[in-house]
Amino acid sequence: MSLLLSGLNSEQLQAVTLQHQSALVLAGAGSGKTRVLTTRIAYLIQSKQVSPHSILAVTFTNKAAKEMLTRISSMLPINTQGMWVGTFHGLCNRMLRAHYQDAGLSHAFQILDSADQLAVIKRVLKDINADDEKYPPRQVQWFINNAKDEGLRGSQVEAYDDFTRKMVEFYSVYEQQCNKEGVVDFAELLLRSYELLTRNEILRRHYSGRFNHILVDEFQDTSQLQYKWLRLLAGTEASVFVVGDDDQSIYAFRGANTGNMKDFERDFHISEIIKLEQNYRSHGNILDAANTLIRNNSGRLDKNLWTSEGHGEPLRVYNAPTDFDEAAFIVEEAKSLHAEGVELSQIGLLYRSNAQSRVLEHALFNASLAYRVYGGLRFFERQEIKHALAYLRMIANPNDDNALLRIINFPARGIGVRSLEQLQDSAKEQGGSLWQAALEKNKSGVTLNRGLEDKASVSHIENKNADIPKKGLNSFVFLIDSMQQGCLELTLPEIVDHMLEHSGLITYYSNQREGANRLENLNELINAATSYIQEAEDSSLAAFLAHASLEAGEHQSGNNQDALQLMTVHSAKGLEFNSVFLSGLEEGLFPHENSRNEAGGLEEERRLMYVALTRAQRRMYLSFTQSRMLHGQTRYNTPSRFLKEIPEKLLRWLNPVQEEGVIMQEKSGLRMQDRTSGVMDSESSKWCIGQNVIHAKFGAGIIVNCEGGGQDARVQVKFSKYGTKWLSLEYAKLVPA
DNA sequence: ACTGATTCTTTTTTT
DNA sequence: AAGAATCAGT
Repeated sequence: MSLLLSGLNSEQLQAVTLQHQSALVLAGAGSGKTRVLTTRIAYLIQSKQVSPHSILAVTFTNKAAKEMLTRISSMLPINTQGMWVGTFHGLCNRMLRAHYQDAGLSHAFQILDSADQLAVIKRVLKDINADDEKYPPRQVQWFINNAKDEGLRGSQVEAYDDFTRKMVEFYSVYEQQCNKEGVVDFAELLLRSYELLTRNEILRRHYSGRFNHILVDEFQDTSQLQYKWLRLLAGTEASVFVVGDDDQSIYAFRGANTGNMKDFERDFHISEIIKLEQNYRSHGNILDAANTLIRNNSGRLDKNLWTSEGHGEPLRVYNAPTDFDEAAFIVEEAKSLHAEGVELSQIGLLYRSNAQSRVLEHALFNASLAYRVYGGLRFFERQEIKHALAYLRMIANPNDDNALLRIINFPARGIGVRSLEQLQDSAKEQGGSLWQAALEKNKSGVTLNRGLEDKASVSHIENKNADIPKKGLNSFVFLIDSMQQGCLELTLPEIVDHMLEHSGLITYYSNQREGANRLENLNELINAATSYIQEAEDSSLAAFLAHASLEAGEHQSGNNQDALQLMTVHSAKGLEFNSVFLSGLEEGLFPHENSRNEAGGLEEERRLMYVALTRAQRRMYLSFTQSRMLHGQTRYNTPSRFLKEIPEKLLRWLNPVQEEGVIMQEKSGLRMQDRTSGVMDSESSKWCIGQNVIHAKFGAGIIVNCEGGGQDARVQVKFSKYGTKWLSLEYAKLVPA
């Protein structure tokens, strides 16, 4: 026990050893929050004789859940199976599978990821002939998810205008369709689970009686519904221990509600907030930069991060002409860091949006530096994997229309739009799923394999080869049916193998020119199934498919190599690196332009910037470009305002020394507003890319390009009202703004 | 019904 | 720029 608690500072110790009561821990970045959570769980079990069975811990990502379990196992020799540790979605899924009947679900209900959900919405809108110009599917999706996040069913949404009424109608139709197909989306997992607990008193008593200790990580990112779910589960007896940092709330776009922290204080009668303010991660300069930046936000809970480490290096700033040059710079610096002995896996390359990874990947590939990209296109989202999963879904739950539509003619078996339309029409008529309609149509056709399982069905299929339809709807019905029969006795990896073989996917991709990689991924899917049944307690096909939807990302092959870590700032939350490169620090990109229209958008972007800065232990690189390719077009950007919010004395500018003037230009171009001293007030310094200017006739604009010098000097200015124009400096009377 | 070509859209972030 | 969706020709 003393071993368990040794090395904790006094606040951490206080938090870990709190007696049975609810608590709010305000934990700054790098303050040892995960350690506090895991140590507390270990402490409860070891010293307080709390059974693992009565502990429920919620994390924000699957990765964090796994990490927590690993850490606890290393502290205590206990079986962690009885503990409920996972994401909100994961836990709700667990609960719904255990009580699928009470929740009104079929036993093999499937989970829709965002793309699946959108597909269903598009289909539903088409079915009822909704104008998808007026009601874009994406917006409908957003509306539905928002309503669900607030705990509302279609009938409960207050609709005062036509548009909302329409949305509500779509919501209801969508809901019916999902029920028909036996599928639930992410938000539905939470809402169903919440409704189940509300409605079913016996179950509620059971669970709230069981979970005496509820621990929540990243509490600032919980949504309204998640908070309500927690309260329900906690009942009156449980100790609820939540850890969060309002400065790292970066998921408001998904319904996260920082207000939950205040509500929690009130609802759970928290008398004293425990603050973890000592940062064990970053050197002083990095921390100062982050602290100064975040002070520009309003309404923060008071907190002051400090470190006992020295100041360390200044943050390095690099101004690149293009995104291409920026990538080249990062590659070179990463190389020399690696040469100095920093492991590649200790170097993080962060960016605001996934699209930015491509340039970096390209440069890294050419430099043959090992790297790993997180997020972006995940394993379970790849086309071939989606196809394979669709077959598996048909085996588990053939009423899944999404799955059926994906593979009914893939690989091609002669079912075209015509037959599909017919199928959809009869499904609509019968009010059932497409599969049910297909069965109906098939009745007159081929006799299925049913009732003949006494002999091994595989050999049965081979023997009766002559009867098997090769093309058309019948062949599909026969295929799925025989797969269902053939998989009855098989283990999960065998099912996957069986499916890959019989679906024709293997053959298809073997014959494809670029199919080798996809083939590899398909085989990797068997491995995924194998490792899944080793870890999971429920090794059914339905559970595996749920796992695939909930944990789309983390399964990747060959991840044990030392490699640079590429990811968005969002997915970097909770991680730390010796050195961090943050690229694309430009207005419109970071802060992202879409954030301008949202209430509190800019502050959320700033918190995101805060998260990025606090990832670095020793060295931080900040880079921006003057032009960047976006949607196939060159965009000219100005440096991010966040760069200006970091004190100059903490920064070191790294630009290559070409000629004195150039550096001066770049520096003054960025910091003109901050400087009053005339040191750099030469003529050339005014006109550089990014400079805001005013023209007598065209008004306000920004310089996006320069060329020539002396009398020939011209600048290209993008005016807010008059478009982009080339102007000669000699004639145009431009004034810096 | 399948193919290749052309047009359209996408991107903020994730369970 | 790249992938998806749609269209035209076979």
